[in-house]
Amino acid sequence: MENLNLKKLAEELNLSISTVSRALRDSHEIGEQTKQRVKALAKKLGFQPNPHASSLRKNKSKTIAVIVPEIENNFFSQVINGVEEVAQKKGYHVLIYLTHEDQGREIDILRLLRNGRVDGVMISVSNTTTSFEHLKAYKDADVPLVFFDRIYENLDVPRITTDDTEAAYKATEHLFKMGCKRVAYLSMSGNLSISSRRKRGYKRALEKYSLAENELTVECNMNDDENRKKISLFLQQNKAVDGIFAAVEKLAVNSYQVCHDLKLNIPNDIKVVSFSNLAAAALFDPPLSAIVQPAYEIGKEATTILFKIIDDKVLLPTENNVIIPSILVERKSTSRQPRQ
Amino acid sequence: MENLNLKKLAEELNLSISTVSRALRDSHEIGEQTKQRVKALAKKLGFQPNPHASSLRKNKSKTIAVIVPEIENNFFSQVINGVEEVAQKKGYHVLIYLTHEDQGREIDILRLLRNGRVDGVMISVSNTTTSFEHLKAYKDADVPLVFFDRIYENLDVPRITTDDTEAAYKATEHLFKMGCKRVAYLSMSGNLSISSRRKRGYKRALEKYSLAENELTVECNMNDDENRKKISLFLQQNKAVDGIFAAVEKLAVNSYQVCHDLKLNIPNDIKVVSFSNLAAAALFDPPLSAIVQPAYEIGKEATTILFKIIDDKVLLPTENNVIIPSILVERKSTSRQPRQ
DNA sequence: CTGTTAGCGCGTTCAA
DNA sequence: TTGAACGCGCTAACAG
Repeated sequence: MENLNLKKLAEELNLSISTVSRALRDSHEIGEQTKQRVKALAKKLGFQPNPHASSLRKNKSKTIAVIVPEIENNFFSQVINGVEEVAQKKGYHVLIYLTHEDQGREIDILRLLRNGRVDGVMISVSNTTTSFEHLKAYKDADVPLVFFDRIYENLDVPRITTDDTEAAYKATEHLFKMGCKRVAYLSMSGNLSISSRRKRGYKRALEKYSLAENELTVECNMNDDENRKKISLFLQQNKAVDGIFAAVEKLAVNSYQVCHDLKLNIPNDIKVVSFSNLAAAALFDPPLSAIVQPAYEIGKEATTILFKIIDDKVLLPTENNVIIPSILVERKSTSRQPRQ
Repeated sequence: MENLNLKKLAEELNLSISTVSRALRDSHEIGEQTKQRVKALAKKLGFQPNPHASSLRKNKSKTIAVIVPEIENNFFSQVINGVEEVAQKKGYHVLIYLTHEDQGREIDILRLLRNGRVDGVMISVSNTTTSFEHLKAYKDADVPLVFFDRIYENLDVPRITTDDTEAAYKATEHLFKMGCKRVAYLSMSGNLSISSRRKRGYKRALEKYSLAENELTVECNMNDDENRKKISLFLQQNKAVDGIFAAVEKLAVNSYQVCHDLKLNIPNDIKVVSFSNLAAAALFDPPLSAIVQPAYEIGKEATTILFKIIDDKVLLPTENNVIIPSILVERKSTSRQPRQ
């Protein structure tokens, strides 16, 4: 049963291969009853055209690739959910690649995708990526490409992001409004577009509230142990700090642990807000105020735009730079009132 | 640059296509210096053989498919992480499909995968799947297949699971040891293999502790609102209940919310334990005791076995039914001591 | 409306 | 050691 193909169907039906092929593809130049006959047999035998033959012939794979740094991160899972939704509707298949924040893997993956395996690629670049030749080369090869969330600015490729700067501004401002004076920014190392955008929002808020001299940044990395040590040391050396704005969820989690160890009460001694797409943030002790990114929408929008490029449609000017706003969800970790 | 192929390389080098092909595949019947020349140019031009032509010719796609019910669930993300790890090492590509717990989608997806698009499939079946003809048909088509976590018992296909029954037993027993007498089991509806296995463990513990008459099961579903109402009603009508064992994380979250609303203190009034792979469970209020499944390992193991089948290796008898144990992590939600 | 023919790009005969 | 030729299964151009 593995070698069911057009030829066999044709023999069975006493028709030519091309007639069968056309009938299955609902060509208008095939008689209605022939069509029925062909389709009936195809269905009965469970025929599926060989995708490789078809892809080779049409130079179309009906497949797109999503490249993300990691998948054990609610944000990226939600993006993939959105991607899959749009792709499945269009009859496309989705290949997943993980870079694990490694530029080397990113380069390897892009190379693999350069000869027709996919019709388009969506990527959120790794935080160790410092050279962008592989992205340029890919774009130069005229393969449809879209950036989402973590973009590379100097390439003319559609980008789908959230309003990081604005959201970071609001988060920082929120801390000020709740009474904080000395807000520290916990950032992830690496030269990420999102890092700089978020930091910009943080700094703008400081300026707006005439607190620029209180700027305090703690550079963290992927290692939880190191981060906790760093944050712990930082808080002990800067006792006046009364607010933390974490650029990523991981750092908020680290901060919670450190505050617990140092017997710092959140939100009374110190308030915490963070980017986070974790639904369970509401169950934290205390519930974590979070900037929730529109991950699912980013995935859907990025895929929709990628398909437009694949289908050679003209992009609206706005579609070259889509920004979907994040939402600040205020919870107890930034509340003004002391805990009951 | 898009149409770089063997032919062009051959012309450039004044060699035949087949020589170039062989040189790139390191055939022993090609002269060392010719090889060098070919490889140098291929590298310089960034040549990648067309995967569809290659797949068509070799009847091998170097691609596997992972079918999961949902991806916004730490368990499945972690599994995919394991899958991708093993696949990437072997030079394989990974297609992702989401069923959203819908049998119809599952059937459609499997049909799409039936003609060589992939060399093998790993699936965790949806909870609405009641007919298994599509799985049987797939297996009958002789495509390598592996079940993980949510398996279909009546098909002779390798299965990679965790020790659900044993883990459920331990979780229930843990509640008893912490002083509970009336433990309710919150289960997900649907005819899932894991549901019945977990319930079995729960019941065994009841019997072992001579509490069989206290069996209480609340059947929940995918809808959070409905679940909360159901659990709330249940707890109000069964005030003696002093322990909850949730079959899935979602239901533990729902329970936390209900307990909060009903002003039931966890763990003093009622203790909660649940299957959950969420790292942040430790930050919950109170920290959630959890049965952590070896998701990453399940993904790796399932992929390793799938590759063995693809490569026509003989499976060890044990590999037809791999069970990797879960771990019970005890936290405050089941602690005996009252909160300070 | 249907059939014949010619590739898509690659790997693998068979021949030199 | 290299080259010429064939066919994987499908689609599309061209006939009739």
